[in-house]
Amino acid sequence: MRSKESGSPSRTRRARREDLIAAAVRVISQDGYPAASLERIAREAGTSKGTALYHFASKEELYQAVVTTLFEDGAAFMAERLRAAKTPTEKLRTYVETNLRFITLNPAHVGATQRIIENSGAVQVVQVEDAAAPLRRLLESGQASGEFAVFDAEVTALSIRTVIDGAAFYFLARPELDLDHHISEIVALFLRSVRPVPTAPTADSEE
Amino acid sequence: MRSKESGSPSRTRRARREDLIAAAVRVISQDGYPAASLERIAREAGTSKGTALYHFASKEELYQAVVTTLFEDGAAFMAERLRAAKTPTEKLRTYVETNLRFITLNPAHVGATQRIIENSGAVQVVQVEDAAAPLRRLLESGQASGEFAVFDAEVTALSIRTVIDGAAFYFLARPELDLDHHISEIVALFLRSVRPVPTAPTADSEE
DNA sequence: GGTTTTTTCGACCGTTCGGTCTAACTTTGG
DNA sequence: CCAAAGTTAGACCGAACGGTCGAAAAAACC
Repeated sequence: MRSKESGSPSRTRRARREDLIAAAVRVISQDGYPAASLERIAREAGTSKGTALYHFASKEELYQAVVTTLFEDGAAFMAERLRAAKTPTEKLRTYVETNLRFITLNPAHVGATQRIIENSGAVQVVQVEDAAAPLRRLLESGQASGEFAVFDAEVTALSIRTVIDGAAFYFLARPELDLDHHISEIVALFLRSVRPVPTAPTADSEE
Repeated sequence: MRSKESGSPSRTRRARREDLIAAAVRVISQDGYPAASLERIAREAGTSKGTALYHFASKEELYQAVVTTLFEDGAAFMAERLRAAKTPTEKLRTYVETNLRFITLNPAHVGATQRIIENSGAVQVVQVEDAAAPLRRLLESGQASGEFAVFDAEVTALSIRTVIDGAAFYFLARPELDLDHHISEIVALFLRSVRPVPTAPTADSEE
């Protein structure tokens, strides 16, 4: 066997870790966060608590791995699809669409991650702020080019992100939902809301 | 003292119960849901765990009281302000505005209630569905009168409610926020998004 | 095949939890 | 002023938790 350093973490080790991460997601999603004990998670993964703590130094580290893998998966999924869009409008459409699409593909993982972050020390705010920042800049660039209406880009960015993050809840809880339809409707909603106001193009400009 | 039945639950009892509810809200909001043990909550209320369990049959019943009092307060706050609005547009404005206003007044209580519901048995979905139903009907009535654009009222209602419910998070986490501004911007966002599309009133109707 | 390393499991430990119970203290009412 | 009801606090209980440890099995290496 290799020393504790070097690259290869042994195939079995990788597989067990993935099993445990998936099991944690499953237990949190199905039985709720409070029911997610190490013993329960390990059992779900087909192993024992001792083994789980052999592959992860602590429960917190296992949860950290759940969060990290989701963020990595998400970043990869997003990156390759976000390049095509050119105009702010297309960028916004792609941003919302791609985010929601990713959530439909990993609703349980997203939901479990939200619960983990929520129930771990109070330092959650920064996460969302950072997540909303690129979106805010996107909106501001659209306003600068006159493609978007004038509104508070910060509040709007936070609202859009809130809807995106909240979507995991519905996608998980209501499997009968038409996901494609749901996504396109949310996209349409926000595209309507950022469109410039017709500043008096129609008939009556009085009153 | 009165018998266990009849009306008056004794002044002390009322006061203690209110203290404990307020303490539960404070602990959950400040130290997080997992840290909210009965001992910790009772201490925060200036009493002991034994006393807490004398006034509430169980921890679950205390949490139930936290949720119930918020819903009652919210319903009362909402009811008296919702009557004035006549048109769908005004109703929507009032609905969003009043909901957000209430949250700014009780952010910790709202946040604590969300955590409690989230971490208590999986039956959370129904709550939100019911909460979104009146809003959906409001939107549909606006569409019927031609005052609103054509869109999926269900998805839109869920999105609006998601933003409203998510607001407690920001109001709690970022005290520096300009709440009035925040509210009016969210109202404006959704009013823009439901407004009928200018189906070609301006100059160029081509392309 | 034997040795070394990795991996597994279950027994065990200390802590904390929600909840019970009892004995004491306070309030109330006649 | 005394008895009854209401209220309090803390000791206590069983269960569950995260985490440690050692002995045994599995895998890898020569």
